[in-house]
Amino acid sequence: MFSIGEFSKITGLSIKTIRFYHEKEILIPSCVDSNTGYRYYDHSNVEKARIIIYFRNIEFSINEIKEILDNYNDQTDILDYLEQHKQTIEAKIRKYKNIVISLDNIISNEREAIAAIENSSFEIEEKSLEAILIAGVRMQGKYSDCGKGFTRIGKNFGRYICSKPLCLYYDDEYRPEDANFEACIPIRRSKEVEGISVRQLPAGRCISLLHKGPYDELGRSYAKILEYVNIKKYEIILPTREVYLKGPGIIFKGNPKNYLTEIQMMIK
Amino acid sequence: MFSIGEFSKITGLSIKTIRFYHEKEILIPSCVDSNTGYRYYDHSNVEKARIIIYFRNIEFSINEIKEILDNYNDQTDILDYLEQHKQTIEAKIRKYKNIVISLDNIISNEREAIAAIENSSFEIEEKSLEAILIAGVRMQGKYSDCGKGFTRIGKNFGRYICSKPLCLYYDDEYRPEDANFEACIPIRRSKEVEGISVRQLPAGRCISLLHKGPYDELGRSYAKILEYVNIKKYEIILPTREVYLKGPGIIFKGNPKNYLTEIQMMIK
DNA sequence: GGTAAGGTATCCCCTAAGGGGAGGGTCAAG
DNA sequence: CTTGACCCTCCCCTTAGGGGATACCTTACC
Repeated sequence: MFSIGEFSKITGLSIKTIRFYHEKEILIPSCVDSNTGYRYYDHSNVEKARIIIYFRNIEFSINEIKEILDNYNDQTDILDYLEQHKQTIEAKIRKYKNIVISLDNIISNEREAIAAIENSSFEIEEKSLEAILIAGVRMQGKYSDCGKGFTRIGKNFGRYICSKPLCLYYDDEYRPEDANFEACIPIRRSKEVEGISVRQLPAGRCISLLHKGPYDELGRSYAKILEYVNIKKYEIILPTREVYLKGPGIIFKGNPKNYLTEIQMMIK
Repeated sequence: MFSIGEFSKITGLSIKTIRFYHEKEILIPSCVDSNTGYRYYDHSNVEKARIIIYFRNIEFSINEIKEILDNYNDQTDILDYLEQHKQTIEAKIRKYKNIVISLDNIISNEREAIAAIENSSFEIEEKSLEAILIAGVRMQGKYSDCGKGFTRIGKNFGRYICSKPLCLYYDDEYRPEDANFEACIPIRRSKEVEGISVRQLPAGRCISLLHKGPYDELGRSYAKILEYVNIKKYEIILPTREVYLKGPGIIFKGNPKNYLTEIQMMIK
């Protein structure tokens, strides 16, 4: 016979836990002194404690353990119970895996944006772009409506998205209220969806400028890039591309001062 | 301005939850009528609710969300926070995967035992055994001490165990108190451990009998199999093998009436 | 047998994220 | 003015125990 303290050392359960299991009637001391209320435990209690610890370790609740201990005394009988519990655990794993995927997306997006800022001198550069597969929604109207286009593409191509969203501008002048543009997102795999154009965006040379700050200051960066084009006497191929490296985030709107946009003008 | 009921429909949060978030100061109504105590919400509350729901979905606690909302307003700033949270989630995934492995072991063990009972006629059979790799501990003394041997092998080869434990008996007579036997477990991979013999158990023909019931009734099954051997005039090769298909389980001792043991006597 | 240390008992409050319900006040339409 | 729907606060409940207060008990030592 062991006192509760000895029993605690033998089983590794805390005294509080042992008293709690007594209260819940899953681990009843073999003898309780009716005068003092002292609990005394024997070897069969040790065995039962071992079983309870096992079930707790595999995340069975006290109530489930109680039901198992009350109704079964052979492993064969609880097979279905175990099988069902396994399904529950597997569902949790799937849920947590989705969370990790979601976190990974946010983290890698942000890291890329940070890297873009660190690697950029915020000067005009000339560079080569590779061809990319995109899904695009052609729109007519206000620039600021492009969000709707992105949402629509996101709903249809969510899993295939492989890079930052961009807009293609087909006007050669600035017409914010009645623009002719296309909201696009680079994708990994093609799929037919009505109203969404899936195609390759051609490769080529371009002039690129990183714009840091709110969208309504984009004009300044456009002026800078157009001046450069004039000096160099380049011929521009429409549409102009605007890549949203960092904008209002998934979680926070963020500070517009940190928004990051890359303007790309293709040249002949 | 929305009443709490309208706000609940917009956000999908329950009214109780909205009040709770107010109490926790993470979602404070834009206006509270000081006479009636009625809460009224505006669009900025909707946005904040969206953020809170997002964080709750990826299993951030209310306190964590509070800290994030109080201290940050840009995704970039919480990257470390997200990274750390990801580690936590991944730890949970690992834990649950271990539970699933543990459950799988129990479940498949029991299923095999059930299948063995269903497929057996409990008659003597002759069959061929393939060679198996085993880890064994040679012992001298009481049969019932074999458990210690299994424990020892389990501690050293736990991950490599690939089938049911068995005992090899080197005596040709029944000597329960001073037996010469070897506790063995089939393993997947070899490893050097002092005091444990790892080797191939040879293939060959054997006479096999399934014994259902407690171990102290094994004598009857031995009598049956030896009678058969005499009639057929087979010559037996020691050691005799005793395979414990189902004994006292990991969880419950189980009912000895359902214990299942296979006796295998190798013949020339 | 007395004393002191340490073991044990019960009782109450606390956790996280809300849910359920009681009792009572408020709003808007008829 | 009434009625039904809506909203308020307050209290208790959930899991699996942990922390602490206070009182009683056991054991060792003198």
